[in-house]
Amino acid sequence: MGVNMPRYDCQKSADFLKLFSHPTRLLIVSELLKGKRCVSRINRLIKVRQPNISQHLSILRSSGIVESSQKGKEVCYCLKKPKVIEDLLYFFKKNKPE
Amino acid sequence: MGVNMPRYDCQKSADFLKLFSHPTRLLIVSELLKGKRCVSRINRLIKVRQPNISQHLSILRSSGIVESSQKGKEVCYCLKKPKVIEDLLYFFKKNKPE
DNA sequence: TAAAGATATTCGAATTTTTGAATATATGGG
DNA sequence: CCCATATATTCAAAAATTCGAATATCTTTA
Repeated sequence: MGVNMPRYDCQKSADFLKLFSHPTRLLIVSELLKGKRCVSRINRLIKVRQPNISQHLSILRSSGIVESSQKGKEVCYCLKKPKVIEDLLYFFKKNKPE
Repeated sequence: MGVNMPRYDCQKSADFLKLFSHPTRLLIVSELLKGKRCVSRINRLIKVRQPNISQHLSILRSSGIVESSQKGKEVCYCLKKPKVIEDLLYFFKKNKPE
């Protein structure tokens, strides 16, 4: 696996990883892997304040990880590329941080 | 793949990811994937000041990613679990952050 | 259209991360 | 022992991240 990592790619990859380097955002995306979820449902699962959930969702949306759609009063989020998250969680499963 | 991500694991996984969410540290570990390297050689590759390289190496060492050994005047570093880094780089290759 | 429910935004403060500068430590050679 | 080279540490400042509080925006229904 001839892997070379030019400075430029490293910056991008690091920025990309940073998106998932927060427990709340990690919880959000791993929940979304199960399917489309509205904010209140995510919020029921994650015990932080609603605006904070929205803040994290906003970060994930503006960086292209998730997309949203209105459903009546609710806004639902889903992963744009579920495979990415699947691979990430698989990486954790395989390389358990002890 | 029945993936569930309890809060506790999320914290750990996020902390773990954070180790690699910095371009310099990513460069360091992907260079170490090629083999054992001393600080000055790493420093030749990465254009930041030497103390900064040592600071990042110290973070990686204290969290168990790398280990060091003295070789004369030089200190060499290597990955404790190269497979982890290999898998991480493979994750990037597969899921190119555009 | 007013009210209620659901979600988003803004802004500032607290915290964390990152870096530079200065300095310290360690090693081998002369 | 002194010097040069290689690396590490410390500390403070700068930068980035995170979060709470307050408030704004939508949407539906009465």
